[in-house]
Amino acid sequence: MRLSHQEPPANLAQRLADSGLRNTPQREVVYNALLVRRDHPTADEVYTRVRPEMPTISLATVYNCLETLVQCDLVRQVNFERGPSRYCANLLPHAHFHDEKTGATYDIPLPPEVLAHVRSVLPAGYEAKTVEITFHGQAPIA
Amino acid sequence: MRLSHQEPPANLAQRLADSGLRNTPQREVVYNALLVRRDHPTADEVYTRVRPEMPTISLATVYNCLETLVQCDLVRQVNFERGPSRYCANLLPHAHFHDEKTGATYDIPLPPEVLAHVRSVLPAGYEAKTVEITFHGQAPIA
DNA sequence: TCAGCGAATAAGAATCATTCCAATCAGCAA
DNA sequence: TTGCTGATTGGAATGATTCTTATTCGCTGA
Ligand SMILES: [Mn+2]
Ligand SMILES: [Mn+2]
Ligand SMILES: [Zn+2]
Ligand SMILES: [Zn+2]
Repeated sequence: MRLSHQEPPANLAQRLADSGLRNTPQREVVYNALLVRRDHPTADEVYTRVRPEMPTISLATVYNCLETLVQCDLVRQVNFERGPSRYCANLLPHAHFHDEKTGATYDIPLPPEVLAHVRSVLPAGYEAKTVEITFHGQAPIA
Repeated sequence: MRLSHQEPPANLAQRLADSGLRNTPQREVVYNALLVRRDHPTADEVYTRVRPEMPTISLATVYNCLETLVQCDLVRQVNFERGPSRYCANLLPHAHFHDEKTGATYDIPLPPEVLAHVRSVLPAGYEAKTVEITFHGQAPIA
């Protein structure tokens, strides 16, 4: 697998250990599913993708693993519309582009200065830990 | 009531007519609930607020009315986390600040040039109809 | 004014994503 | 080995929303 994303090599086992959590085959297989196909799948889609490799895993466990990965800051939970949560393993600062025709979601890299400009709209006293930016519209046909 | 928001006077009856929809007491009372208290209530909260004035309205109708108002572009449906949708009658360009401690959501005005800067991150071919920006963190105590 | 018609509402059932629960299970330590 | 604790399972429960169906309403044309 060639990583087209330039990211720090976030090691699952390490991050789990740091959080005082155990590494398990289920957590590995769920995390890997998010790494190999970065199309922001739902929990149920992850479940479907992971079952061929681990047929005994339960949907509840997929939910548990995803929650754990989010807690460890290895995965972002994405909610920009009604409907199931989606999960994203891209740790670089990025916005989401939601294609209203196809339903697909794309990552749009966010330069630091844009992020800074956005944060500058906050009045004094507002302390933002995170900023989420989502576009809705039509993505290129290609 | 003094409108602290400087907005075009979006007339409900007019907008409904424009969309070929009928004005009804239910739609008026639901829309009014969003105008008088702009704290991004859920459908259920709107239901609770509206019942004293119209005890026979049903929750299903509240959902229907909210959907209609969203369709008419009089109301924004806001989803930035799991959980019930919230509704916002502020038509001016603004971001949302979600206070993680209190759960409250505040409107943050968005200057056009910031919006333009954000849109500039889109690669060629991406046509964004709307941009949503949400901050998560801690709002001032006051 | 009134009948007819489609739109809108009301009440409750159904759906769907998620969470909860209770019973195993697994890895490590005594 | 045995215990302990965290993790996994399968199924039940929950909560928000949507759907269905009957009823009511509002407008238009006679
Ligand atoms: Mn969409
Ligand atoms: Mn929150
Ligand atoms: Zn992403
Ligand atoms: Zn708002």
